[in-house]
Amino acid sequence: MTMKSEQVANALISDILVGRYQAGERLPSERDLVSRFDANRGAVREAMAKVTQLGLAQVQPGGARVCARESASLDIIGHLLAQSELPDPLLLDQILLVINSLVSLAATQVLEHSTDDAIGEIRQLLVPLMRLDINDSEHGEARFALMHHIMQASKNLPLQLISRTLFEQFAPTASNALADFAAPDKERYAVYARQLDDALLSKDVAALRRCFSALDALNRETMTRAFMLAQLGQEAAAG
Amino acid sequence: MTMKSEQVANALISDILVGRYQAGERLPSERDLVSRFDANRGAVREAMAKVTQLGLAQVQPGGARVCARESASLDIIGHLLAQSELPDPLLLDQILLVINSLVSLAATQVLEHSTDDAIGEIRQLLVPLMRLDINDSEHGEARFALMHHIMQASKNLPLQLISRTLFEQFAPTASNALADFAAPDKERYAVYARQLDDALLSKDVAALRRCFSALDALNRETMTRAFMLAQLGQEAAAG
DNA sequence: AGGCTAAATTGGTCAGACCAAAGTTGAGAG
DNA sequence: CTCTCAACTTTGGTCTGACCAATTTAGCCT
Repeated sequence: MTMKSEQVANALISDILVGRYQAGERLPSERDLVSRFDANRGAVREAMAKVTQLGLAQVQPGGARVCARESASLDIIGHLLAQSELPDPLLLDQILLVINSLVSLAATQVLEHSTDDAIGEIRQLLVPLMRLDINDSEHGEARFALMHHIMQASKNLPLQLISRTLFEQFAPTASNALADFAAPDKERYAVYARQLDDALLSKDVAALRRCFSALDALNRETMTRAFMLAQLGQEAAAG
Repeated sequence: MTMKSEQVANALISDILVGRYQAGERLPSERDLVSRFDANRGAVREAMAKVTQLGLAQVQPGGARVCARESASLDIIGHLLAQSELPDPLLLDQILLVINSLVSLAATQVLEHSTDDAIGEIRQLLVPLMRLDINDSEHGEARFALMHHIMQASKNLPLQLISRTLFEQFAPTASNALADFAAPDKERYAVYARQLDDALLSKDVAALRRCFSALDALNRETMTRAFMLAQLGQEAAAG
């Protein structure tokens, strides 16, 4: 039920990301793509516009050339994660590293510039993470909601945009490919949640940063474990 | 010499960002835009595709609706900065805050995962910042090059993508509207550069973070001062 | 006034055409 | 044989006009 231009765009993006077209190489002409995808040139053109805007290609009269993924937009991350059935664990770890760092920054901003009410809302989101009797799925959602709320409460537009972009592209993977295998260490999360609560209450920025540093490590451990379990499950299903 | 679809897209983006179309409001139909911009419907459609991909509008059969800027892509920052002659100083400060935080993260990653050669390259970029006899323009370029190089050396793809996006959108403003008014405190920069050099040499992560924290404050001071001077100059030219 | 149907509007797609700027090819000069 | 430059082809950018399906809107009937 997707649009034709979207189909063509996704196919092209996938071809580029998987390396079928090397960086610097010339992309097929619009008229070639028309016959290849059995689409109208207008649809192909809109697809090319998407690829261009993703920073994966540069178009000029005479031909379009593929760009290196390092010079692309942040929005390619979702495509990279969805490229294979199981996402690249290294990329997952990198994303978590950036997200956690930015959440720490956002929380610092909240502590310094926001009202006690805003801090209270965050503390409220900390409550479910102190419990040990919620299931893994709810625990994951609670972690997600906490980070998302802190980001949006930061009043820093670039921070909000980056976090939303990352979360939106990360969420499908986290909730589809890895959700069934996430086994968070709820006891450690509870400990850090209480420390974070104290730091928020006493407005101790240094303690806050320490908490997020610890949470960073824990989040990445959780994700790594979930990936390994998912990989085992996949191999078992294949063999 | 820009493309027609680009002109239409920029006009629409500007209209949305400036608040001419409120969030949730219906955008004019494609056929209306055709007559308004004297363009072909294909061009208008490509423009709408750009606006859509920027996250500024959602299109459905029946009509397109404007989205809030908080739910847009990171790529709108450049348009926001270029909206008026002088960029929003609050947004500038927010961008610098995020960039500096990410540079600190990237540098930490380099220190932990890169070779001594990579660290040596960064130290090399630190040399011009220790000098007091370079002009303001070169000093700005040296700071820019340092941050950019650290980001790209981090081997963290999301980090690279975010930093490149932010830098590319920030650079035009910094080099056009504010470059002539930047008066960096070279002595303080030199002090921090030496501290940073030591931290890199001794691979002291804690010291590294302290240095970047100090550099963050200094960078934002420099930018704030440049903005105020630019504003004074603009008012003088107007009055 | 409320709900339902029909008409008008709108986005998505398609076909074919023209232009200007790239890229490609070939012929001629050295 | 090589190099240069012209013409030729390909390619992207734009335009016109048309059709379909989904949505919106208007009007009608109850």
